[in-house]
Amino acid sequence: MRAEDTEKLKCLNFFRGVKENTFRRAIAPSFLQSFPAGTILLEENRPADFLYIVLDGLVEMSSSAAGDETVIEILGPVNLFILAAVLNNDICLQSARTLTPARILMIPANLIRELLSEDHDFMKAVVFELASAYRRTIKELKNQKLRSGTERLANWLLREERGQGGEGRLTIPYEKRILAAYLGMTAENLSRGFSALSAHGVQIKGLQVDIVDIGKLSDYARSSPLIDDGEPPLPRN
Amino acid sequence: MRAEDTEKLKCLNFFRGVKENTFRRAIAPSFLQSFPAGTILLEENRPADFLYIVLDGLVEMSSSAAGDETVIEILGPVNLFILAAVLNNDICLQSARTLTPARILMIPANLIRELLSEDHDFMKAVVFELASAYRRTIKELKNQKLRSGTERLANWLLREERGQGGEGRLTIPYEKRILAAYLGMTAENLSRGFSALSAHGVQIKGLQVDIVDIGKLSDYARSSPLIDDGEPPLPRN
DNA sequence: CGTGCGTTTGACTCTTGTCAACTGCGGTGG
DNA sequence: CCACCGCAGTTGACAAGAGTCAAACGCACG
Repeated sequence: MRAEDTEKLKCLNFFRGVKENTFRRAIAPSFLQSFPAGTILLEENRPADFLYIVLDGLVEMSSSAAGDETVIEILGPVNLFILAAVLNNDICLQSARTLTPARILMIPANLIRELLSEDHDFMKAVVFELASAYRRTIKELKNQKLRSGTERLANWLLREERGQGGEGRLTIPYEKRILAAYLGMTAENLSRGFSALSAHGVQIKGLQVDIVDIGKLSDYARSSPLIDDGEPPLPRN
Repeated sequence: MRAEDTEKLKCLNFFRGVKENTFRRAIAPSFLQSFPAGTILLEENRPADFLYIVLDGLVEMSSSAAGDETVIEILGPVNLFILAAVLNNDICLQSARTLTPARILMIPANLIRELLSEDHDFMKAVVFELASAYRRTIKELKNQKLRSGTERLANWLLREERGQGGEGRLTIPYEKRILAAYLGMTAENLSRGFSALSAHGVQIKGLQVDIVDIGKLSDYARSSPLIDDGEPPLPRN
């Protein structure tokens, strides 16, 4: 593991304020692996044997039922996943797949549970990590229940624009079909959504999106701190 | 506070295994209040000054944006709410309103945060409470994104039937308009959903629902442990 | 017995999903 | 070097699901 990686890890809420010893014990027996794009890291309905931390690349969390599939979340560095399943020693509710080449740290689940009991500060960090993950998910639920597909797209664009420097343009960091699944719509509808937003200050060319009139788009999107925002925007890949 | 109430509280995961002293310190300065039906306990976007625990009655957690309103969750005894906002010392993402007369324990938020640092076992209990709340919410998100309104209704009926004794019938514990909002549909569509389910073994008369052919309904509902279930069914009011 | 409100029903509209054909770009191989 | 292929994305026509509006129903309450 590189020094730069340990730096990254210590930026996580998850490791905020934990004892140096706990940190080292967590890292020591863990695997740092590089995966090509498209690798399935884990499948829903399987036991959670590791806690995963994304150091580089993008990971898609998805779920399927009755033939349909949806994307729950897309994680960039530095984020962790299936923490709740690890703590409950339960099965995963989501599948994970790399969207780009990715470097991922895998910490054995039972080690996490051990350290939890031993280091009070670590447990505290876990509490805050879980609490914010919970709030993020509640927001996403509201996003789905209270807005139309095109509205979700508009708000996603605004968030992404901010995360990519706030200069009025952004690059969609993965295939549009995946963005569509994440937003809870079909690829066809996403395409129509972009057409509809051209009347609200959005121009698109391939994966390149220009927000020519951010005020107009904001008016349409009606963002709310009770639904959007809340977490730091996804860093660029 | 009655002895029966302290018994109830100790059944919560939230208080599982905590020191007797912590428990008493949490209860001592807290308010146990009775509210009539329809009382607004808190509104979204307000700071979370108390942790709420439902001892009797039903509480609706809802949220609105741009004139639309949706129901996120409906809680019976013994459940707690806005734990995540209390821990993060942040604003509420949901409003809370009693659906029936209710008895509710209110614990000051700063007291919760204090006890968290002092009692390791209490923190552990909080971790598990948060982890399961998180998983519940992920399941609800999947429920919304992967199923149609009528499918959500079918699965809700199956869960509710189990929670009410598993004898093939159930009583809807609140107004249908509220059930509709919880399921993410309009009251009109809920009504049509019930009509549609009459072809799948469901008969309804007012708030009384008879599941005459549970096999048929299950076939239609296609329940999955990765979406449904997971938590104990809502106790009867 | 009348009133009020939640619910139901019907007709209609709008949104979203589905299916199929077409476009355009990138990569392969002749 | 260029033709061809594959596949993501787009577009159009259609179907299905869900929301809207208005009227009628029915149960509870005064």
